[in-house]
Order: sequence, then C-alpha cells, then structure tokens
Amino acid sequence: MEKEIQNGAYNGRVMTEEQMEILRKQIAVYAVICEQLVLLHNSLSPFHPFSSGMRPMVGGYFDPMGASPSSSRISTRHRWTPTSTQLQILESIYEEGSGTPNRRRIREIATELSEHGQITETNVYNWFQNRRARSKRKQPQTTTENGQADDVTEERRSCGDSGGLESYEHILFPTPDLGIEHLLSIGKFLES
Amino acid sequence: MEKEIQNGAYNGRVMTEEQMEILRKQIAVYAVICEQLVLLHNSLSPFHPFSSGMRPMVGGYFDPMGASPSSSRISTRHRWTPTSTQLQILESIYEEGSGTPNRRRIREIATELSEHGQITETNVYNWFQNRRARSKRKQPQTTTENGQADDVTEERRSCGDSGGLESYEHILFPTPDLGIEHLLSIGKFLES
DNA sequence: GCTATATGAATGAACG
DNA sequence: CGTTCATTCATATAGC
Repeated sequence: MEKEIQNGAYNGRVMTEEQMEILRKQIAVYAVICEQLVLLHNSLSPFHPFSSGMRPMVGGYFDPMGASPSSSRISTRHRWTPTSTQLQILESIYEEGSGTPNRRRIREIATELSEHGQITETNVYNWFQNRRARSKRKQPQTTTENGQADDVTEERRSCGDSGGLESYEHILFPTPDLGIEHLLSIGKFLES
Repeated sequence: MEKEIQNGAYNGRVMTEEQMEILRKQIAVYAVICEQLVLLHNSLSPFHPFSSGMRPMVGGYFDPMGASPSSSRISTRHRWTPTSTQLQILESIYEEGSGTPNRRRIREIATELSEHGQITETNVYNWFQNRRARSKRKQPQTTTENGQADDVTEERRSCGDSGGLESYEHILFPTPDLGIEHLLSIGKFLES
C-alpha cells in the first residue's frame, strides 16, 4: 500500500505542503508556549485566571472543527517517502560504489529523480547519509563476527522521554518586541 | 517546576507596573491563542496530540539551573545540547553579523554561556561552524530556477489568499525561514 | 488500541 | 571552511 498522498500533481488546496508543515509546527509551538503562559498568567493574576475558559482538550467550549467541511484528511504528509522507482535508482547508485556523492552528483540525482516524483536535494542527501550509516551499524560483523558481536544494540531507548520538540530548540524571540495590540487582535479574532 | 513568584520573593527583579501590565496582557493573549491552537493542532496531527500528558520537558538531560545538582545523573549524555538560554544567546550573537568569531570572542561567549549550562569553547566553535554551513546550504533548496537568492529583509512572504486564514498570516508565517524555531525557543525558555 | 520497528530528518562533532 | 560521520529525534507502518 502506497502513501495516499503522493507527489505533487495534486492540489486544489490553497496551501502548499510546505506551508502546511510550517503551520503545523507553529501550532505545536504555540501550544507549548501556551501551557507555560497560562501558568504564568495565573500566577501573576490570581484574580481572574484563565483556567475557566482554558479547557481546550476536554471540549465543552465550542466545537470548532466538528462541522468544518474540509477537516476530513488534512494530509499529514510531512516526511518524504521515495517512490519505488526512486528507491531503485537510489539503491543502484548506492551500489555503484560511488560512496560519496558530491554536491554536484546530489543535484544530478535529485534532478533525475524528480521526474519520478517529488524530491529535493536534501532528500537525496539524507537518504545517502542514512543509507550508509544504517549499513555500517547493521553489519559491523565483518571481522569480529562471532562471540562478542552483540553488545549494545538498542539500549539507549529507555531514556527517550523526550517532550517531542527537541529538534526545534534553536532560536530565540521572533521579534524583539511583538506588539501587544497585534497579539490582542489575533486573540480577539480567535475568540469569535 | 514551581512558581515561586508570589509576594515578597522579589529577587531583585526590576519591572515597572507598566511592564508588568504588558507582560500580563501578552500572556493572556498567548493563552487565548494557544487554546485555539491546541485544538487546531490536534485536528491536524491526530497522531500525537497535546491533550493528555503533554510534557514539554524537552531537553531534560540535566537541569540547567542546578535545581537538582550534583550526582552522577548528568553523565549519561554524550552529545552536548545547548539549553534554550544558550541558544538564544548564540542565535543573537550569530545574527549580530559579527560574522566570524575570533578565538577570543569564542572564549568570551563560552564563558558567558557557561553560566547557563555546561558548555565548552569547542561547543561554541562547532555551533558557529555548523550554523554557518547550514545556512549556506539552505539556499539552493529552492528548485525553482529563479536563481539569485532573494535577500531576506523584512519582507513578509504573505501568500495572499489562504481561505479563512488570512488573519493569521502575520503570526503563522512571520518569516519564510526561521519562524518556527524562534517560537519554539520561547516555549523552551518559558519552561525554565 | 497499543507498542515495535523502519526510516526520513536534525544536529553536534570530526575530518581533510 | 566545506563535507562527512555518528547519534538522536520524529513519524509512518507493521505487529501484538
């Protein structure tokens, strides 16, 4: 079974995939920020806390997306997946022994593969990187085959209590001083 | 995490009443925005909703401010990961355009950042190198043969028509490139 | 439904 | 400095 959403050649939506991804990320960010801000707000303003209206998850507010028409499958395709054709080409190139595709080569490959589906140079780059790393890790048993081969394979998994947002953790304030009025207008818009 | 704000515990904080009011308003606005955004997020990403246990405890490898000091807890991490505070500083320094930090500058930065978490000069050096390299590679991402990188000034890439979302576009697409990451950093910053 | 695995993507560190 | 490696995170798919 293939991915339901495939490469390009489809739209009718007013947002591109990239835009959707940006939207999703920002939403996630704001959601995280909010949690902290509500706490902060309540600690600063004990007289009129937000808790009363702050019941987003359990509903009871007003169902926003319930009746939305286009809410069926908003396509959460964020991760590129090579098509079978692309994979074949990639594999064959990988096996050619040109272990290290240069930047030019990457570009060539990307250009070639773009005829078989949506792809970017970054995708190609990542694919080769991952391919190589994976091969190395899976088959370190060339020389030290028997005996002690299987030491730690999958062990660090236990510590993975990540909050899920680590990879975005690099930056600072979007604008030095985000105007309150601006934010307030947004807030009011959201309320209605 | 606990809020020890409340009365009397002013640790030399210097905020005027006006500033406090501004802060409160911004918090309130963000809280409202968030409420909606959490809903939106859940509708867009049914696989990992924020609803239940939403633990934004992201880079919790070790406590930055030493609330839980000492002990051998911190020895499990091999790769340095900048804390949110460190990242903010690094980003701001990077954006200052100071270009190539000298050894001396590196040392200064490292010294400053060491107050916000474990860091070495090598970390700082690597960070700047990677940051620059990454930025450079980001440009040829566009497959369009537009050529000539569009200079990033203050131009907003508002994509005009976007259904019922046009009112959001100031916040949803603040900058074409590093919008999300900035925002996320705030989220992390607020955690501490 | 849940967890387990595969794999694309992010990023710190190292190499030349 | 540019490129590459190693580790980890994120998520889509599969198996229980």
